[in-house]
Amino acid sequence: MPVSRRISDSAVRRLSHYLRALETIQGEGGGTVSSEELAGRGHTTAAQVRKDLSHFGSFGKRGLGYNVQELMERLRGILGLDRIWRVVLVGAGRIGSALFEYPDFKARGYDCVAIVDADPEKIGTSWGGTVIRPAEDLEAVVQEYDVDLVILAVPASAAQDVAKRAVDAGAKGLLNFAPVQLVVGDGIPVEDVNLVMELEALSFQITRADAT
Amino acid sequence: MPVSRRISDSAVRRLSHYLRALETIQGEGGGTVSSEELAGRGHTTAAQVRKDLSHFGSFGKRGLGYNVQELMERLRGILGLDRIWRVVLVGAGRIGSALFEYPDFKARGYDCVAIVDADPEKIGTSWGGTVIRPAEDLEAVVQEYDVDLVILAVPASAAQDVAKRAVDAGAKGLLNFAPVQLVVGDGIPVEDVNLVMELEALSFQITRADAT
DNA sequence: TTGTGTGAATCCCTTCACAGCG
DNA sequence: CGCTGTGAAGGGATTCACACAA
Repeated sequence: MPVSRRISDSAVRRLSHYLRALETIQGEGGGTVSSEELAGRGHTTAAQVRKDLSHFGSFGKRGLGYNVQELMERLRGILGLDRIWRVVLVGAGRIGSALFEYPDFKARGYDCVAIVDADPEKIGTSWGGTVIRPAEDLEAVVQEYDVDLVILAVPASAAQDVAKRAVDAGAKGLLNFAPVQLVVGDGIPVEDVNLVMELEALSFQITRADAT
Repeated sequence: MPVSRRISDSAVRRLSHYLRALETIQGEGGGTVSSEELAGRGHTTAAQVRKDLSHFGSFGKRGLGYNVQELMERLRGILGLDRIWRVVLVGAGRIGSALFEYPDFKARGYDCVAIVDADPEKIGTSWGGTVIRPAEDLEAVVQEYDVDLVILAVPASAAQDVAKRAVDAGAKGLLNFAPVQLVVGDGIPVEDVNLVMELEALSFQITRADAT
């Protein structure tokens, strides 16, 4: 019984982890897993695995465990990976290029249909067949390709403006690499990736541990 | 009274946010902030700001608010940013180069003292004066420079091995870009950055919203 | 017997509300 | 009076423990 409850952000990350773990297990030839084994692959517990899955239905067999193949398909469906997501990359800098070449990127169904940048020297060149278009084409590109997700790999000063334009043009979600809090409409999910903040979390923990 | 409580991961991220907001406020010439204004800059509440700060002491003045300059210094101290952190980058690929060139990186006190890579063509070349050294030099580099943090920008297949070697050589924390769950000693903090997982969180939320 | 699915208990984080200080 | 600092209340998420199905 797939209940319509609010799912926490960390729970969603765990679902991603489970999927990745299942892929590994399948590669090792496993046809079945227990919640305990699945928990061992991530940093979580068997009870947590069962509870997470129970929010979406009952996929396992008592006394046996979960069918790897079936659970993978279920998780893909839950995470929305059973379709192609059209993505535009805004900002053809280093972060953008790193993302663009990320191996899992395409394998997971994320199709980068276009790249947009403000640098006149980059406009017109192409990455692996995808041409870099001028910044002002953003709205046109979003509508032309019926884009779902927009990746913001632009300087902090430009991020808010790009975000607003992207959402107004029809983007359904944003992945933001700029160190600013974006203000967008309520229904539009935004995921922030802030590399310096990750380092700060590390130095905090190390500092804290030393003090104890 | 700085209590020795366990601080949640999300609380630490909020502290980073506060620091960034304070920098902006200072740039705008503000000498004082209330918890309410600080809350408005991030996506949080005034009560949350006060509670977060209260874990480390009482930095504000009742009826007045917080002194921007002073609170910034306190936060820097709490996050461990009042010192230089020596960092080694493992993996001179695209993600590595993006990180290496990240502007805030050095400004926050993270000094990338060395780069290590396995590719013979890259070894010996240099990025902005920092020479790329062979993979087997990792331990030597960590000890030579008394390195604190190691950034893993390597393929998933290599990550666990590099992590173990780094920790054994004396690294105190890891920033991991490979999509694997690293197993390291208990006292070693690991922060994971998984770009595909961020996209999955987006597609989950969009899929969920559509279904409702 | 094994291992899931799930209410109950527990823990932790956020929010509330207000005493108290400037 | 204004706004912080903080105990208390509230809510969510994790953990426990066990009935039940294979």
